[in-house]
Amino acid sequence: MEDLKQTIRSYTHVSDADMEFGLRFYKKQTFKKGTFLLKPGQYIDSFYFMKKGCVSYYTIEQGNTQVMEFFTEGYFFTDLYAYIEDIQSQCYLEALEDSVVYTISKDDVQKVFDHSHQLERFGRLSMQRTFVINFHRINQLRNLSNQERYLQLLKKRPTLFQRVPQYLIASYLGLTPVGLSKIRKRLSQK
Amino acid sequence: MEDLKQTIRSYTHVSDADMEFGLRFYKKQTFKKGTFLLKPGQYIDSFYFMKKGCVSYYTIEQGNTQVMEFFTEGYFFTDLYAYIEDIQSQCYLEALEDSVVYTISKDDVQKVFDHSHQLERFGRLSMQRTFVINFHRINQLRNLSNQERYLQLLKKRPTLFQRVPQYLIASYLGLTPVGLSKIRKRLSQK
DNA sequence: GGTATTTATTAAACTGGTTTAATAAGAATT
DNA sequence: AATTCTTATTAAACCAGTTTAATAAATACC
Repeated sequence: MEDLKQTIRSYTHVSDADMEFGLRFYKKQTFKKGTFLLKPGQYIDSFYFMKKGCVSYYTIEQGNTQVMEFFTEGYFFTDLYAYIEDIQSQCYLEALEDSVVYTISKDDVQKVFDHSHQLERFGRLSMQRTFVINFHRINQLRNLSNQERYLQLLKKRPTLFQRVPQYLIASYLGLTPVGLSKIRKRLSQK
Repeated sequence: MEDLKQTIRSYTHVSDADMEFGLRFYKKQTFKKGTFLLKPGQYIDSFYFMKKGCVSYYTIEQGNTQVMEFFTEGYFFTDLYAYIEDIQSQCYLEALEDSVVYTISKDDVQKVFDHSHQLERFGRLSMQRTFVINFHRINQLRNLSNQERYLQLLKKRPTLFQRVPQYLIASYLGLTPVGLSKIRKRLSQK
């Protein structure tokens, strides 16, 4: 769990004692490609850390798959909305590859935060990090064209295009497979 | 500061002692209509609580005003991105009406969090609340048409339309004044 | 290795927005 | 009350996406 430890310490100082206390609650878990960590209607009571693999986070709205995120190595993830609000999820978490995660239950997260001010701070700061990511996401959605968002994704997460089918990436970018194909054609003609 | 106190306690239990400790740092401040709490290039070192009034949060990108939010009574606000990342702001915070706010400096927020685990928890939970708001915002931007977003805003914050000029609301919705006008016409014809 | 299935591209018709510019309506100022 | 300035609507031409459907390419499977 060295990578998990390092990721936590990249947010804030955590003493060895507190770290050890926290990490004891994490368990290793594996998911085969095509299996689900979560389906609509279920409650999510785990937080995950992606060790190796790829999980997509999506809803199906009026028959259309709407990909919200691809979680790859080093991501903390869950259906954070359902997790926070303690409601039935409306989303899928599906392994797009064989995946290895560390998982901690919601109750245990609470125990960890109650026990350690430092780790509660880590919790606050990781929420802040999530805020920053969503802030950029919103600004991208508002201010960039689809073409610009495609190019930006290509630049920021180039390996995604080798791992994930294009129609899912189209969905992630908020357009249809046809639309993305047109954009790619337009770009290749320059 | 009764409203501020109540808002904090709506997140989590805070003892009288901790609450008193925290509230001591807040100062009342007023801004005349048309004045700025923040301009691009400045560092923001305050968090605000809106007591009475309305402040718009916007950037100007290639000459276009891009309204990201209208802060009205009961909102905690700041340029959260610049605040968290400790960078020069790229945004404006402008009073659209004469406004009264309570303000606390970043250093004092840190003091409060260091002193009180309960208030640090409030900090984490209010970050979570912000997450939930942004989560909805992203889903709205991705899944709803402009017309649907207009109707939703009309339903959720009807008074905004009496307080704020329509071209700013258009910007908030991510379209041009012409575009919003067309949508309104289309709706009125039904 | 051939067949079936999934994924990606292309074309054509359509749509909801854009830009630009003119006009109308409303608010503020003198 | 008249003038000026700001805000909202309308029209026309345009454009980047959509939908639907057909085709092509790639992948999986028996």
